Amino acid sequence: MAIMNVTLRDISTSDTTIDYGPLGNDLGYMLRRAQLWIFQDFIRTMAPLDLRPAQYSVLVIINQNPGLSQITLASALGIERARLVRLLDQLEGRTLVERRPSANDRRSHAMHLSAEGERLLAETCSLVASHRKSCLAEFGGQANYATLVKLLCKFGSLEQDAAGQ
Amino acid sequence: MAIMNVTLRDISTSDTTIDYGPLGNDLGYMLRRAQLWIFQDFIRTMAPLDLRPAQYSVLVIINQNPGLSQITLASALGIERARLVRLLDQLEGRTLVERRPSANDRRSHAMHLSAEGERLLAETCSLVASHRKSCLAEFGGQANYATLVKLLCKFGSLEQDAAGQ
DNA sequence: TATTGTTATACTCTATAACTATA
DNA sequence: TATAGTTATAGAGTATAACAATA
Repeated sequence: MAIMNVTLRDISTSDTTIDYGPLGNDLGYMLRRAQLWIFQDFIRTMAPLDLRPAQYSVLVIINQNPGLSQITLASALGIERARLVRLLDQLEGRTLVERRPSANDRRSHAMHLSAEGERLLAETCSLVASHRKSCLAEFGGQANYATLVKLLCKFGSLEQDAAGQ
Repeated sequence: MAIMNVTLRDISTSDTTIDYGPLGNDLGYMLRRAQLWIFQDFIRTMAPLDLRPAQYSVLVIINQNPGLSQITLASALGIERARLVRLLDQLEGRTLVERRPSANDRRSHAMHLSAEGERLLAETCSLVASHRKSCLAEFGGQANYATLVKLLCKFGSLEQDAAGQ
């Protein structure tokens, strides 16, 4: 049942080897560790623009689907309506997004990026590329990265389309 | 630049297709979605034992490495000392783990599972197996699961050992 | 001085429920 | 009656800093 052993790199004092047991084979645990690592690198890399992963994902989806409603946006991102409200409050407070009245339904908003939002999103490109470079380095190459993305798309009601880069 | 499209399954009213743009190729985003899905399924499956992923991981590591200190445990799990304190308070409050005085160092604790902790951990096995079954179903098979785990081990200062199951 | 465990604080994120205005 | 957006609340998780006891 012992599956994985890890020597802790960052502990110089003791060279203790830790037995992870079933965790070494647990996809959920591995996902958590990897995601934590990537998000921390993302936050660090995007610090000049003060953009966190959730905020970035909101800007991207609005940019790709201008005019969509909040409920569609929340559903697309897999987050709660209530959570999205506060995310949008932040981004609107920085005048990066706009809640415009919907043409058809006076209950809903049509979400758009402001000119500044578009500018900021354009600025993310080089930083995102730099972030990806770190991921490739930490992980070990383009092929593995692509394999991971492809396999992970099968989760969470996501289905990848034909046009993979 | 358009990479992925997704038709939202859960929205029966509108059949809107969402363009994810660069997010469709973003490992961090895919990891977040997949991890969220898996953790939710884990929490649902383990509800009878009232064990969350973080709590489970603590029990496993202590069980595999009895007597280890809190700082070693926190480091092994990649979490803060302060966070671990509260996790252990909960588990100790349920008499699942014990903070015993360390033989060598009177500052530190030697962590052990109680008899009840061992019993509970044993009970997790069938539920964890059921959870894994869900993952395999959602994801699409044993081979892909194993590939994912193997690739993800490269992240976060984890190095897989020889003895993969 | 440095380290272990602890306490405290602030912020992000998730999960709910309830409210309002519109449909 | 149902839906879109909002508000409020509770809890988990992360990131810090500071403190007491001990090394």
